[in-house]
Amino acid sequence: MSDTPRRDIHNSDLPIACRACEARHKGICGALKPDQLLHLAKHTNRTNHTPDTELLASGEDSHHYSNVIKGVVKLTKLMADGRQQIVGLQFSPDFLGRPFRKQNDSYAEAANTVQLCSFPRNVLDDMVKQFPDLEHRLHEQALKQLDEARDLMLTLGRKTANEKVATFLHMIAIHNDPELEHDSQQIEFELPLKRADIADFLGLTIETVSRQMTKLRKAGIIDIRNNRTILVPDLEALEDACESL
Amino acid sequence: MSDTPRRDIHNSDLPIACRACEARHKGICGALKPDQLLHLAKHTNRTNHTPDTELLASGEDSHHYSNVIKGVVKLTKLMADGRQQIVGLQFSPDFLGRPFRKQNDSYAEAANTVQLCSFPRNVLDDMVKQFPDLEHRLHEQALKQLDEARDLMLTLGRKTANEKVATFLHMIAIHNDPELEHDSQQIEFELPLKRADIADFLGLTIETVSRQMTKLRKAGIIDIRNNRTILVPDLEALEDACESL
DNA sequence: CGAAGGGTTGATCTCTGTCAAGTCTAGTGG
DNA sequence: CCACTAGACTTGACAGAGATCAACCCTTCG
Repeated sequence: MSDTPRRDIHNSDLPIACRACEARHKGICGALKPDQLLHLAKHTNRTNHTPDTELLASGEDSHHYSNVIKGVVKLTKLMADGRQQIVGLQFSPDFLGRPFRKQNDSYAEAANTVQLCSFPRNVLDDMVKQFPDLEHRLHEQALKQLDEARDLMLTLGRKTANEKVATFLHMIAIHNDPELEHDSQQIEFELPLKRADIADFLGLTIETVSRQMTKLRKAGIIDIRNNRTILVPDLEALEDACESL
Repeated sequence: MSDTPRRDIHNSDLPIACRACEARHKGICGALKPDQLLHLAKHTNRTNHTPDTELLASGEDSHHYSNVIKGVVKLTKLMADGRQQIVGLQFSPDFLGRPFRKQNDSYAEAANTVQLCSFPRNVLDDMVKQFPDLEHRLHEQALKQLDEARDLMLTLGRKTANEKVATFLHMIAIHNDPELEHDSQQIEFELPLKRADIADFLGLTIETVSRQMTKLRKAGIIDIRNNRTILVPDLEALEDACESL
């Protein structure tokens, strides 16, 4: 083992933290070759955050980007009088930050226990200029988030409270297990958000969220194991509830 | 005048349609050098569309992208039972289409009289692979639309009907004249959307939009010259109305 | 002139927000 | 081990913002 970089870089030469990292494959780091990853890894550091910790301030300059390693991050907008709206949720290999602009117009908060892998703005900005593949990945991320945002807009503008809650539960369900077979098998999952966050995500109040959850429970569409654990006996029934006039 | 291409290409050698085109500077074509533009221009054609014409279908494969040259395009999502939500408005030099995916999950419709400059998918896709600058432009477009989508999400989820309508009018006002001085001067503008579209944009009904417009009129915040023409005597007053509990 | 499309206004209903009380659980300290 | 507290969640009673239903006006166009 020498500490001078070698020409032929094997997988074992990847930074330790990167080896088992999801962002390494599906996230933006998937665009990087081992030596580029090594370069970036020199400047990264992992951080853990408890629920409701601020991760990215709105308005002020932000000096770093991050990958979401574990947990769920909520992107929130708020109004002067305290009303607030969650405009996006970021899951595991998602990229956190607004490229090409120092200021964010929403702020990021940990929804549950979150682990980030952060790196300085300028390091990534420089790499983006050099490696078109990296920009392509970021572009794909932006488009994915745009698609999600527009789905949520339909939910916010046109769905009833009941449909909103069903839509949210469905989103979390398929996110937890995207591979799941669609032959009506049951699934159980943890809610990464508490009721207040769900309300801010769906443009409702806590009380209405609670009421619609019990309504879905009484209709047999979900089973509430405990406040944060939901069991869906029949996914199709839940899907129907997302758009049932 | 020869019709063989020359080596040194002056501005006058640009495709005629491109010379006065806004997309040439602020739009995605701004990333292209004259010869690249010439290549693209070989495959473009301009089309005019009357209000409520479908420009881009949802679900089916789409074979072309476009730049919006004139008019306003609405991106709409609709539910099985007919409820619909406008998830985005595209103005003059905006790019229309979903890169890297054949299918759109929303469809595009002309809001007023629209002129497009369209080109085949594969021509642009090939150029994107060759010219990183072009992808950068598209990326910026996507991020801009994401910012706009998130602004609208706050409006949809948390604002009152009155604030929603004020927010919409304000958006159109500053869009029509982004240079306007903020010293309370009055501005007049045309609404590119009819009431039904405004309702679909804001997640309201036609009736509520109408009521809130007259409410704003009676409050002296706007003057309705005719159905489609609005005069704002004091822009700050309108801004206040966008977030007045 | 009549019809159609776009817009306004009124009366009424209903969904969701507001206010308030109460339950459940986890955590703390005696 | 138990009492106490705080936070998250639920449930109920009530009110209000916006939807619905319906009538009507205005302009345009054949």
